[in-house]
Amino acid sequence: MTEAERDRLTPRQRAVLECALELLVAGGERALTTAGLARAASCSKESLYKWFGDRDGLLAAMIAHQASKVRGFSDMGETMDRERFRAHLLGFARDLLEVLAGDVSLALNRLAIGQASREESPLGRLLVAQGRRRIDRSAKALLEAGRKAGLINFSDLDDAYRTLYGLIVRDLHVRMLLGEGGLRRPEAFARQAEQAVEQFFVLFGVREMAGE
Amino acid sequence: MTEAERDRLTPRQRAVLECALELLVAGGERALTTAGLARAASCSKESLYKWFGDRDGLLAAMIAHQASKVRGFSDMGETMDRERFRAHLLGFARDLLEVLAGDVSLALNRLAIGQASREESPLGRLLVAQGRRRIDRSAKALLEAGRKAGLINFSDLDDAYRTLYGLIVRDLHVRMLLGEGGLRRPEAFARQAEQAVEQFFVLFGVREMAGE
DNA sequence: ACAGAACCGTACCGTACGGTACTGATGGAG
DNA sequence: CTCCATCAGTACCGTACGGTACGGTTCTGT
Repeated sequence: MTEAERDRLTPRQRAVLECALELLVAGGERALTTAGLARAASCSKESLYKWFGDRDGLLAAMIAHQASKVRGFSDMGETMDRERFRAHLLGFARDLLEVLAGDVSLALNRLAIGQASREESPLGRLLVAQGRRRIDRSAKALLEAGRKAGLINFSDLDDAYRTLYGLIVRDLHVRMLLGEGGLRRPEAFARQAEQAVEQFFVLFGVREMAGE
Repeated sequence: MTEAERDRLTPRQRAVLECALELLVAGGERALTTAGLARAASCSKESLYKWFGDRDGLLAAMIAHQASKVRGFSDMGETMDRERFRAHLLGFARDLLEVLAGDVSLALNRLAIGQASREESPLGRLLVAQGRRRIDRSAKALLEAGRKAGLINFSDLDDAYRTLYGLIVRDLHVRMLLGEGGLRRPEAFARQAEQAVEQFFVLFGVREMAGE
């Protein structure tokens, strides 16, 4: 997916998409007009339509472009002990909070949610598929590794992952999407990540054996 | 707040707001035009502007109107034993999931999130204040009652409540907002509510004494 | 050097929407 | 009966946006 997009799009087009993201972040969907983008990116409207088809195509390209920038987690072939596993979970929690609180992420999620009512343009599906799935996959792989190492236990991987997600994010995402201020403080994120991982271990952790 | 709104608005105006909510649910924000609402509600655009000022005023009135319909939980003066408390938590969890999955709730949240970028129209703030706050308050009262009865323990009420919220809702709200299908199945909600309450007790429950 | 493509800037068109003004009908008060 | 307020229906205006067309310029390959 990443390579296909990187092959299909010229650097110029990627720069235009980057500019479109900036406009979207700055002023929301209403600020992202074809004329405005053409002016801001110093290109012609005609080029925009030639490259992306129509406005919906532009929005989809923006989502795909942003998703192509997000790097998945490493595949961790190393042996897993308790502290290492905890550290990985903590890193995942911190990264997740940081990603969700990012300007571009919030703007794109607002855009997709705003378009969710229109049945004909499934931007939400696209966003979930391109943005969330790879995060989910790596996190689930992490949990599976922890289970195989005997550090945690669960019957349903998907269920355990979603519990972890809920403990980390709570209602923070929706409140940020609603524009509530004073929510994006990095030190609060770090604290919240630690607490969530702690709670996750209480729920799913395997008690350490005395002789081990 | 409820009485003030019920005094200020005539039944006719409330019917118009109800009609506006239906339009919003049916077609999203783009379907809610002043001309369309006037036609659907059989009133004139001039009346709309006289009653609500402008379009933003109409949207705010819709949120206030919808919030005025939501009934808070009862104040429970009764004595609290373990089973009763658990039942109350379960009821809260089920109600919360049902409310968040409601058509009107989703449509209004999408609307507020879509407007969140515009700094000058704080619909998100309004929605949180009118819709969420009363849910939060009653739930916190419930948790406080459980703590006073020695059934659960926590150091920070707000923190405990948000953990409960996260366990119940997880990422379901955002995914519904994004338009993901196949998520709104009542039996899944009931199951999820039970599991969340169970997990909440594991995290915050006080161990039952043998002699009690 | 030259031909052709790509592209920028701008002008243009149709439409849709927010908001206002006007007209006629209805209904209640004196 | 008459006056007045309210309101439905409609016509209208200005604006903004999506999408298209065109003239002029720059880049590229030969």
